[in-house]
Amino acid sequence: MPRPARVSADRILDAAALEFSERGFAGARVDRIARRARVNKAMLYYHFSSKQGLYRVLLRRTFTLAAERIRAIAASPASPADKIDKIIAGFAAFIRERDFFPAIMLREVAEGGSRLDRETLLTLVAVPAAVAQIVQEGVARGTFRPINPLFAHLTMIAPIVFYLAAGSFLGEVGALLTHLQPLAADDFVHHMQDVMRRALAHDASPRQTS
Amino acid sequence: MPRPARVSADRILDAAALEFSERGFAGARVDRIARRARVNKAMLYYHFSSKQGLYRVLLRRTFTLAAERIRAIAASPASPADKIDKIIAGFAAFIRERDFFPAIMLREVAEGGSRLDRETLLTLVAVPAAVAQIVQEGVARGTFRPINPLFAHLTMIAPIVFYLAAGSFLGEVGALLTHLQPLAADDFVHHMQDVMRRALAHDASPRQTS
DNA sequence: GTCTATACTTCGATAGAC
DNA sequence: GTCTATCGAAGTATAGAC
Repeated sequence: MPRPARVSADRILDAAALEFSERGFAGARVDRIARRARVNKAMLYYHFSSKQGLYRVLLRRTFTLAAERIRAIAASPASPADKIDKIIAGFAAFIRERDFFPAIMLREVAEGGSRLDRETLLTLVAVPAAVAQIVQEGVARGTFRPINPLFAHLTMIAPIVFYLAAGSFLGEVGALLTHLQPLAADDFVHHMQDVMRRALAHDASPRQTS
Repeated sequence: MPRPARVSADRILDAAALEFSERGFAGARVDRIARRARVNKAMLYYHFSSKQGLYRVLLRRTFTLAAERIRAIAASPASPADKIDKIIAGFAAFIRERDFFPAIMLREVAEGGSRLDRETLLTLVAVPAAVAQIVQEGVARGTFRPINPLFAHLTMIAPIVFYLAAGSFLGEVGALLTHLQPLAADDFVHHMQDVMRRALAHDASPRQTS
């Protein structure tokens, strides 16, 4: 029984994810991707139109999966507060299943998304849209204070991406700074859930003056 | 009176900041940097040892200035809460004086700081160290709740970098999502100050159960 | 300090056999 | 579907005159 036909294409995508996340699009080398996938360059070009094309397929696939997962949470029957909790945990979990994701996302943000085609871009916008909808629902119900939904989205997503992108590097920094045990990712997720609960709660923190 | 000698070197650094922020180290082109600085390539190599060398000088200069500004705030006589406020505002102001900064920082994080030399890395670590010290002081005084200082640092810095890196791109996303007026950077700074005040405040947000 | 011309290398992509 | 060999463009860096 022969191996399934798409095996090598999948291996190429996996290798590309690694290479692009480590070096960025411009720094990635097609030769290295091929070698890592244990195919030769011609094979790569047989499956994918170009370096750009390979990159686009990878991003589209990944961002679509991420958006789906977030949308599923947003569509579930739960309180806005619970949904925010779950989105934070779900997003972190999604990343930890694919550690190539945060570095690529960071670089895309750095580039203003200029390398994303329109379709992928629209898919990706579904994530902040879902978060915004939840926030607005919470505000409408009176369980959240009034807050700019896009601000809320950035506040919860950015630290997670940073934290998980930094990975071992952050561990070194942390070792220089704290005497705490190695920073566990789960702890950070809980921290961010806590932060967002407080950020969205109807006023509880006392103002000093007036 | 002849022009000062370092004029062209400074122009090269300015051009390099732009080019590196738009394209990353690997995507940056020495020819383009030279053209943007209105010098020729040979001139660039007369002032700087290599593309790498130019990049390092740029980063060292920028990160040193950033660390100095944060340290000055940390050393000032103010309450921990005020210092956090000022660091958020000061960091955002620093970035807005150099819009090349966030994209470069994002890419460095994506790469795990592998392109920074040891000296620059140590300089940069001074920033989270300063924040951590303030947080710990607040915790010791009992004005902040116990919190991992490195978590606190990430929570406040990452969204600012994201927000200011995304710039116009975020504007488009925002236009698709909200009917609010264009997101002003000042509003976002206030938002993050608010978030951190709440995140650090001694418990005010009510827990649902138990 | 400044410029032109060019050496040398790397890299994306393809041709063409099997 | 898979491989070897190679082309041609682009890119970093330098030589050497002024």
